[in-house]
Amino acid sequence: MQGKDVVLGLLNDQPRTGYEIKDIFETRLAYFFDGTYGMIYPTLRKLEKDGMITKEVVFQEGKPNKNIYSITPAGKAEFAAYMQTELADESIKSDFLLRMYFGKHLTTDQALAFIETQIDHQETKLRTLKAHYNEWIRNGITDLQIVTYKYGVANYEASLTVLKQAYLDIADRQ
Amino acid sequence: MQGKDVVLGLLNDQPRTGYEIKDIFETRLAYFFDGTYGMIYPTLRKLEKDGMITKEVVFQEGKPNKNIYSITPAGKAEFAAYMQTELADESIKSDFLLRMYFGKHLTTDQALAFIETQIDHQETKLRTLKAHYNEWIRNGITDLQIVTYKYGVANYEASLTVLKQAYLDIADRQ
DNA sequence: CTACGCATGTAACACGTTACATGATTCA
DNA sequence: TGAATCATGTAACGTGTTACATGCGTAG
Repeated sequence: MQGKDVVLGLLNDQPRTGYEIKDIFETRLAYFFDGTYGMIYPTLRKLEKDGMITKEVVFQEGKPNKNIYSITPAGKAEFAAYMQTELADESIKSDFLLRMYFGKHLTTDQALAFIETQIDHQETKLRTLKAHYNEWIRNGITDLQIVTYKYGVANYEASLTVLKQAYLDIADRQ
Repeated sequence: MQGKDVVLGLLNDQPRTGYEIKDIFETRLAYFFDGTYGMIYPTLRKLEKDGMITKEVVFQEGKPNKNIYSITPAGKAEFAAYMQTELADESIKSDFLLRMYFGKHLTTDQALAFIETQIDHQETKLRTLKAHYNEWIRNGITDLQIVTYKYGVANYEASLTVLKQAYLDIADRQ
């Protein structure tokens, strides 16, 4: 699972600009993927060079020009091949949990502050995911995409439950 | 949060070999971090070169020699500085969820197979985490380390609930 | 007058991954 | 006889991150 697989997959559904791809990353894939412009544009460039996608430049008034990318038959084949590969393991990097792991080098206040920050982060992400769900439905969501949504929501909620309980436990013991 | 922060943190608690560090990655940090030997040994080397840790070679009979690394005052300062930095966002990469997102290019059987594989993966990881918990307690676990354990368990369980329900839903609808 | 939305890009860098390489001992 | 445990490493490679750079229109 690399950046190009995600980009290609999104273009496999419909032609899009790099900007639109970034938007989807943030609203729909946010729970399980992140990619910056610094990855998107170079990837688009390489994919075009390799004949996987084609670029159409659209001139706009009052707005910057757009590069709309469309997938080619070669790109479709490449994407289909990716879809047949073996599942790679899920991987999580949590700076927060690392701080907790090394928590004995923290004061109680510092630990509490980290927990609060993490609660904020998770609540914000959960809100973002939920906020875009209705629009997602309106624009057409598949059954399996609903699974990705539920998976994200369930995990955010599970994390928040543990975080809030931990906050109370630590604060009490002070 | 980089590899060197994790390595330094583990050496901050006690002297260890690269092999032992890898073992901790797999048994205790597995939910939220992963690092291979290809990262560990070069990191250890660089940390030593930078004066953050020192190496002691221990000759063993019937087993390969060990390099036991200990943290220096400079290393302790470096680690303490890391612990004061701002929390970085949690990041998840899930190949499984990407397949679900692009699930309309899959047959029902393929989708089901991916869900089964993911259930296996998550169950294995959950079992590993739980299996090492008792030993962790015996060797001394902190309150905040218990939070990392609970966080991992809660998330694995939340994922599994969604996965199993999804499996039934999809299988039914066939 | 500031911030946000729209829109694209590059260059340098660092980090980690992958594959390869070795080898004795012990347990099943 | 094969697999697992103990134990360490390198070299090449690729991917993605970070910081920088630009610029108009609109809404508050």
